[in-house]
Amino acid sequence: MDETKERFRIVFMGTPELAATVLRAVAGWPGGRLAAVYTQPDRPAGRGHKLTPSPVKVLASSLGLPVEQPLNFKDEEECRKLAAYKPDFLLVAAYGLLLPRAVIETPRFPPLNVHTSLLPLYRGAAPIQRALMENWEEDARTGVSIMEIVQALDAGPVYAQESLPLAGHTGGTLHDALAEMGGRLLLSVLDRFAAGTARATPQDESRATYAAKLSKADGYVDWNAPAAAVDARVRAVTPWPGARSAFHFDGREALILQLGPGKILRDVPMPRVLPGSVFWDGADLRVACADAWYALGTVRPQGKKDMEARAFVNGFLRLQDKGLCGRAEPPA
RNA sequence: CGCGGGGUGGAGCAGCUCGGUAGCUCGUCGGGCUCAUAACCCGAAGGUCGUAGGUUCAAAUCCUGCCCCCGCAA
Repeated sequence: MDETKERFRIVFMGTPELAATVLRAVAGWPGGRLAAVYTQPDRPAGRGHKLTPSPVKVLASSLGLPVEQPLNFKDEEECRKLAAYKPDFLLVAAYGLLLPRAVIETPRFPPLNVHTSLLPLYRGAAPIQRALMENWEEDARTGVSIMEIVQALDAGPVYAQESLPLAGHTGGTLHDALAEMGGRLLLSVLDRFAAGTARATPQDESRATYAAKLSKADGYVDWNAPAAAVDARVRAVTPWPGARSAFHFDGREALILQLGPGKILRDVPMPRVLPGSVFWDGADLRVACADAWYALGTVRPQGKKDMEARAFVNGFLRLQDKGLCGRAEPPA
């Protein structure tokens, strides 16, 4: 590409890992070049509360791109600075700020956002995990949308959408898959803009749903639900915020365990036991759900690392006998 | 210096308060039993107890420094 001056000027805004993946894709788009990258200011994070740069900042810096980290755009000065980059495109992925009108109107083309759901479903903060935990039918799908940014949250017309099956995914793996998909899809939309063929479809407001931010309580497992729902929930909140359940093993203090994805035991008969009953059969540590057993995969006691359920039984629990050995319930 | 837990054969743990033989369950290997096994029986291998120093006749254990891992919180 020699025609550097004809390439579109792009300003990118994003913050977490998802945005970094999209940024990596955008950086590789031959049709444009990045004029600046906006991301949230460094925040204290991790052990010791060290000031930590966002994944987007780390990537942008390594690419040698100018990085801007304003607190917000309430200050006109910030808006002028943005305008000074003369962006043709404003591309946003999980930036962490609602953008005011002045910002939305800055670029030459409509500002675009990568949203990890099949809009108008799951607008908002946690579309990936909500889609996963609420759709446990075998053929359920979710996806990613490229839409125009308007002032209402995630409500703009959609330029492109692509879907994938959610079977077997955890929140973590689905996040990564959608990030890659989002990057690719965004480039295809940019190509269409470049070719003058980009078209958007308005969202059907009547079908809109919202994906509330996850809290720790979203990881609490309800054993009264069907096993497929339990499994979907556990996968959805893995690795964050993590699935939790309180376990009352016979003759022991209550123990809260973080659970990794397990296995639904469709073939193992379930006699009359209450949901939440815990059974050790010598191979699996399994919990009764409404309709089937759920074999625990990995388990993590407070302050420990993930361990196989079997190792937990052997070393931590020192369980000798097979049979019903306790019950599980949501943490208080 | 935000709060806290931890580093002991391959895995998970006990032992540390009150120094004195390296323990338990599992796994691995060999053998036996069985129509069969994630079953059972017999036997074996495998550990600088994170690291450096200190105290002591003697340190996994007590003291100090350092390294590493993790949970909470953001």
